[in-house]
This record gives sequence, structure tokens and C-alpha cells, in this order.
Amino acid sequence: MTKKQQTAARSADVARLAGVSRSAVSRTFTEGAYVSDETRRKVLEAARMLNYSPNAIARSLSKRATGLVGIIAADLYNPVHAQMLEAMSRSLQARGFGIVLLVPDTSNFDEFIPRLLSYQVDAVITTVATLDTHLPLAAVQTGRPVVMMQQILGANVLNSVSSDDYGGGHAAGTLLCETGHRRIAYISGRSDTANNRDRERGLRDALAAHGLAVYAQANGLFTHEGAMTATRQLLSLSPRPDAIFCANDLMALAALQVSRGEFGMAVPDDLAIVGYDNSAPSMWSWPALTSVGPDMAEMVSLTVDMVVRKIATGDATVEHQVVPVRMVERQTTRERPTA
Amino acid sequence: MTKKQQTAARSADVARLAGVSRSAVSRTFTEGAYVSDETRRKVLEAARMLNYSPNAIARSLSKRATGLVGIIAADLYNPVHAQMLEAMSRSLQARGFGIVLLVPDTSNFDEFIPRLLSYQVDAVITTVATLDTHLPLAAVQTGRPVVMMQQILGANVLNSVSSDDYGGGHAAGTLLCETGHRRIAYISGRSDTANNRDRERGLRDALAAHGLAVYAQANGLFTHEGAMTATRQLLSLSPRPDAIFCANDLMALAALQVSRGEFGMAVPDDLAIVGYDNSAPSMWSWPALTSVGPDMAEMVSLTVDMVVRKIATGDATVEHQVVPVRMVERQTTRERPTA
DNA sequence: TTGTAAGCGTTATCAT
DNA sequence: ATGATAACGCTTACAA
Repeated sequence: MTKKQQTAARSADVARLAGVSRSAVSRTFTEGAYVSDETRRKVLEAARMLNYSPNAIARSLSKRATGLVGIIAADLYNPVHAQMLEAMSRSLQARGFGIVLLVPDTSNFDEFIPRLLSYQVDAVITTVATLDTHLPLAAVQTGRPVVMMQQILGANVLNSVSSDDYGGGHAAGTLLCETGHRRIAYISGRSDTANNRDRERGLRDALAAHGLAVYAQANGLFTHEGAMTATRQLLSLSPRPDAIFCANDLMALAALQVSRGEFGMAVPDDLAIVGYDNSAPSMWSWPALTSVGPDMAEMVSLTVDMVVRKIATGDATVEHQVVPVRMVERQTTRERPTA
Repeated sequence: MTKKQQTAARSADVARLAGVSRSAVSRTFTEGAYVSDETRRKVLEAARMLNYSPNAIARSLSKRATGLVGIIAADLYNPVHAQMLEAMSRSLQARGFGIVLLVPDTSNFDEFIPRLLSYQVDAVITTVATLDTHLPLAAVQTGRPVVMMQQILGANVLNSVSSDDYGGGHAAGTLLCETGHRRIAYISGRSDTANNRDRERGLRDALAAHGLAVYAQANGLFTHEGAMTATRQLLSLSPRPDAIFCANDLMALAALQVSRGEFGMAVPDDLAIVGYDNSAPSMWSWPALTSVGPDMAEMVSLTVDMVVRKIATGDATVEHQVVPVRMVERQTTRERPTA
């Protein structure tokens, strides 16, 4: 086995082979720098021969900017988070940024942020709803832009791009009222999230506008498991609820499973179900799930724009953007009476 | 608005404040280096006061190692990929590595790998089944360890840790035969993947062992959409298949949806369905999906071990690991006759 | 337009 | 055990 661990070519090697200076090499690999076509050609040729490509680490050290954005993501079993991560990554890459991924682990959270920051990321984006406030704040203190794609309770000094959870909850409540339901139950998510708080407020206000209150409520913790228990609890009431709004799709699928499988109910005739997220699996169930959908493309686009702008300008003002949701009616709710 | 964009403290600042040399600072922040308790104490104190933490970029440049692993991931809408990414990230982080994420875009694939490599990642892991061979190979040529978590057709010169797709297909076929099915159809995935090829071979061999052949087959391209069409096609045959094996869970859920929703069939009585991946949504459907499950924890663990070992030792031999699968019987297949 | 030389923030070598 | 000093590979005034 021939050991040809030839260490990679450096700009000096290219310079030597091309018969120019290192600056010339650097310039050829820098957008919009002064190089004559002739030198550029020679450099490119030499670079090709040596299979040279610039060392981004060295470049970063010199430029004091890495072109790296840190993304804090978790709960990827939830399709909506996974999709968000993928879309964010694509978009950032297309803009020329690299991505450092951080999957927080509750155990040693405090070590991770410093590590992320030690890589000198140019900005931080977080998609985790249950983050401890002081983490993003630590990032902010280093002067880097930080954008949260979830509202975090008590963290409104941070930039955010979020979905209109209140509006979403309100839309769900309105739909259920307008399709004739009177005993509307709610399966909530983790109560330490702004997501849950706002979706619930929206629901309550919508019901109130129709002279109703939430018929019953149970906490599903945003998990499928938790929602199975919650559903059993709600369906044991008498009379049973005639509709359930769930704070995410996973939980709505659990409600669907339990109501049909264990209680033999017909959906949507005996029981209407509305989920939240409009995630892929909401289209995969049968009957397909009616769900409130955040406008993910818009959120991603706003976030990336904001991040890129703040990196470029150093703008340190705090911004909040709220993106409207849309209701996707599928088969777990009745059709609206035509007006 | 007070602009206190104080540039972060450097080791020199800490050294000055602590009244020691830069080397002393460096040593205090290096595992197992000779520093007296006294200097360490002084350094740590000064560091705390200045809120200093070492610059990993500079460190990387000097050490010629970044502690970064590149992960190439895609198709995160497929829960099994998302989960794999999360598990890999957790594990690598626990081992002290950082992660550079690359989500390939078919359009400009060729630009991305060089960019990833330019960040001088210590190793590359890929979870994408449809990767173009020359990309991982480019990484290999730089002398870095590359591990594929999917077999890629014609790329067996690369390290791999993969799931026993042949065994999985075989197990599915066997289960269906043993539960009394005779007209077993197959919804295939993209034919340019080793995944699909091996699952199909396993299925065929299992049927052959019971004197059967695949009753009919259609390509679902690993997508939900594709599988809906495929299912309609298969169920239009007469007589209809009495079982369908799908090359992944998304497609199996489509089969479930179409067979029940559009053809009014009872599952598993009229039609048995087996999926592949044992992904979270397979537990969320009703009836819950029987599925062949790769042992993800084991795959992740083997991969991380291999990567870390190869980084440490520089070992350049090519290794292939195949992890056994397990069959998870839920409600879309009949119970096995008790022997 | 091109080259020279001084950083960027660490670590490693080698004296002390 | 500690401190100078030279890398690490690149960019960027500044001068030519």
C-alpha cells in the first residue's frame, strides 16, 4: 500500500508553479479583485495541475469572517423541524454560506454554545422552541446576529421570524365552529412554549367569538405518545367532544389513531380533527389530516435575508417578523357550508 | 445605542492580564499539558474576566486538524434520514466533534464538495443513497476518511456501514408467505439505488423459497406521490394482489391510504402491507404499519467509531460493515400462525 | 496590475 | 514549568 499522503497544495505552491506571487493567487480566487487575464489564466492552470483549492480556515482567520452560520436544531423526528432544517440549509448554501449544525443535548447544553461560537460562526439561527434563554443571549453578546425561528418565552430581545401561532389557533377554532361543532376539545403541547400558548389563545378567542368555550383540554406534550393518552382521556368524557384541535400534527395523528382504532369513531362525522404544521405525514394518513400550515418557504426566506443583511451591515437592531399561516382543509373536517 | 463591538479577547490579552506568556494560556486550555496549578489558576481567572474562549479557527490552522466532521444529508422529509442525522450529530458532538452540514442540491453539486473540503473537515459521512460516485471519491483523494451510510451502486471502494437490505427484503417476503399470501406485489424505490436493488433481491429469493414469484411490481420512486400511482396500478389488476411490500414507509403509507380510501379494502384482511424503515410515522398510522427496521443506533455507533478511529490512526484500509435488520410486526399484516 | 510584508490567533519547538 | 519565536495558509494595505 503506497502511502502518498501528499499534503495538500498551498497558494505558495501554485504561485511558484505559475511564476507569480501569492497575492496574485489570492486575487484570482477572490471575487472582483484586480488580476490581469493573463495571470489569472496562469494561476488557474497551475491550480488545476496541483489540484489546489483555497483553505477556508486560513482564509477565515485572515478575513475575520468564516462564512459559516450556526444552526441549532433538534426534535428532527418532527417532520416540520426536519424540513425547516433542510430548507434553511439549502437557502444558506445557495447564498454561499456553510453550516455548522448543533443538536443540543439537555445534559451538557452549556458546553455547546461556547463550542459553536468558538468556530467563529458569522451568525446563529435556532429552530428549537424550548431553548434556555441564556444560550442565544450568550451568542448575542459576542456581537453576532442571532435569529430565532421560534418565539421563546421571555426572549423578545432576540430577533425572531415566527409563524402566526395565534392566527393559526384562531383559524382552527373558527373552522370547527363554522362546521357546526359545539364540544371542541384541545390537546395542548408543552406548556413552556410560546407556540402552545399562542395557539391556545387563538383557539379560545375564536370559540368565544362564537359563544363557546373549550369543552375540555389535555396536555399531549407535543408527542405522539402523550397525545394518545390525552385522547383517551378526552374521549372518556360524556358526552364526548365532537372535535379536537391538536397543537401539532403528530398529536393529531395520535388522536386519529385512538378515536378510530380504540373508540371506533368515524372521522369527521363523529369527531373532527385539526392538526398543526401541515407536515408531510398529515398528507399520508387516511383520512388525510386537516392542518394549519406555517408558510415555511416564507419563513426561511425572511430569516436568511435577515441574517445575511445583518452580517453584511452589522445592524444590531432587534427585529420581529410574523408570517401568516394558512388553513389546509383535508378529510378530517367537514366541508364548510357554502355561503 | 452604544456601540460596544468590543472585539473578542485573544490569548495575548489573557496572558497580559494574568502576567504570563501566551504559551501558558494555550497550555491551560489544552488537555494534559504541563502547567503549574498556580499559573493555571491565574490564567483561568483572567480568562473569566475577559470572557475569553479560544478561537477554534486559529487553533485548527495551527494544529492542522479542525475537529469538524462533514455530514452530507438530504431527503430530510423522509423521517428515517432526519432521525439518522440527529443521532449522528448527537453522537459526534458527544465525542467532541463539530458538524458541518451539507445538503446537496442536484443543480450545483460539484461546487459543494470542494467547499465542504475547503473547511478542512477531518472526515466525511454521507447518508445520501443517490450520490454521484465521484463526490465521495473526491473527498477520499484528499486523504480524509469517508464513510457512507448507504451503499452506493458501484462505489464499493468506499468505507460503508449499511443496513442489511437483502435480509430486510427477505424477511418481509418470508413474513408475507408465512401468513398465507400468494399474490405478493412489490412497490419499488428508485432503481438507481442499492437499497432498492437489495431489498428487491431479498424479496424475490424469499418468495422463490416458497415456490412463488413476485405477482406484480410498480415503481414508486421512494415517494408518497409515486407510490399512490403505483398502488392504483397494482390494485387494478384482476385478481388483485393480496399483499404489497413497499421499499419504504412513505410508500407503504400511500398504499394504505389508496387501498382503504379509494378501493375500500380492509387491511390486513383483504390486503397486507409491509413497509421499510420502521420510521416514526409507521407507528402513527391506523392500522399501524408493519415495517422492516434498520438498527439505527447500531449503525450510528459503528459509523462514529469507525470515523473516529480512522481520524486518530490515519488507517486507510476500506471497511464494510453490514448491520442486521429487525422485523416489526404491527397491524397491517396478519399474525403468524403459532407453530 | 503586481509584489512585498505585515498581520489573523493559535500551537509547537526549543531553550532556559 | 515557562517563555520566545517560528510556523499554520491566507488576505490586504502599501509601494512599486
